[in-house]
Amino acid sequence: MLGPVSDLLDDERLTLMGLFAETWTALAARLTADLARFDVSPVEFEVLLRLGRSPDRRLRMTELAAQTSLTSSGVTRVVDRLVVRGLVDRAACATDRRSTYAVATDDGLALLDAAVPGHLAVVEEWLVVPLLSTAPDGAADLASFTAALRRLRDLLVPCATAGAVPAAGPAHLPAPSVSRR
Amino acid sequence: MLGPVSDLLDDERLTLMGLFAETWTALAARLTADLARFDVSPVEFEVLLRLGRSPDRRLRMTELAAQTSLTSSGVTRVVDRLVVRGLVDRAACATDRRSTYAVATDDGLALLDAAVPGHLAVVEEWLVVPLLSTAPDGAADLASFTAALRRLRDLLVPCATAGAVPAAGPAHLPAPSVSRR
DNA sequence: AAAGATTGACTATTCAATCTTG
DNA sequence: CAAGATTGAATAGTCAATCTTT
Repeated sequence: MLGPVSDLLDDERLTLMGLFAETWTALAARLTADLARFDVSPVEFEVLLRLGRSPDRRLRMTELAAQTSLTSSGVTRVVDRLVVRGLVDRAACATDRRSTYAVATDDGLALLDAAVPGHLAVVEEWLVVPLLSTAPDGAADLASFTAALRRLRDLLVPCATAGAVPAAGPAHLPAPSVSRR
Repeated sequence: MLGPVSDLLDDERLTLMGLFAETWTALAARLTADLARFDVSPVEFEVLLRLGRSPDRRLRMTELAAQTSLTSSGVTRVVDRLVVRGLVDRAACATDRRSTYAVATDDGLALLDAAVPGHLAVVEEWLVVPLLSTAPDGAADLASFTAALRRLRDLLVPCATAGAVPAAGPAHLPAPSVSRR
């Protein structure tokens, strides 16, 4: 008979997480490789993207930190790099002089313009098409997959449902930071 | 009318990828926080896990690199850390003296034994249960989500279907590395 | 010469501390 | 003093070069 560890090591939940992880990692790798054509990392691209679709092409550093998976200092560093490359500018906030805006430059938008189509094509090829092309009803498959993701996301990232009632409960997760040794 | 960028920035494919990314990131954060109780990072845990379920608790460094998302030197570093903590040993390979085995120690297995249940509980709570608890047929939802992931994975990571015919086509992806400046 | 593993140099990110403004 | 942003020190990973064995 097998030991206690061996039993758990074949658990179907572990398999499910493994599939999730492998899929995500591989997909991210394709996207990363594609973005490399423009010499931008996924984080840099995401920052640019979020700025690009925000009013006035701008967002406060703190807002960027909340929307990306970066810490506040992480955002400072990414924006530093983007500023050096002329893709982003820093701008002071008139109403609160503690805040700083990151603003996408024309070059920044141009880069988005150039990079987004290829990015979408990768998503199309490796995510949308594979999900659509299944036996009985492909469209339903894509829809249910998307719905499942959305449900999980809403549960895992309650803040993501912004615009909704900011009523009860803590606005932020208790910071799942790893304890350092 | 809107500019060319603005149009693409709302593309549904971008939304789908965003959902995927957010979900994965949040889920990974929960798992990371849980593993932190044992002072192991996700990569360290994965290495330990793979060793734990391999014959003789061991794997060559190269095999580990192929199975984890790490490079060869990345594996060297992770194993270094695990060796320092007494969770893994290095062992020479008798038949090929170029190779080195990483072997899980008793302490390494004990850590797995202690950490896996909590890990599974997190997956259960944030992935399995949410997928099961939907209106018409929860079990079908979980099954179809898993099936979709498996299909995507098989497409994205052809090598993962190991044991299958190693017949035609390149065995490995063309290394989606980011070009450094 | 190619494969396996490691090392050195470098990059990206984090945490903790700091500085400024509210 | 809390909030926003930045900086310094430290960590984990990559790539390119190296060493040993095949």
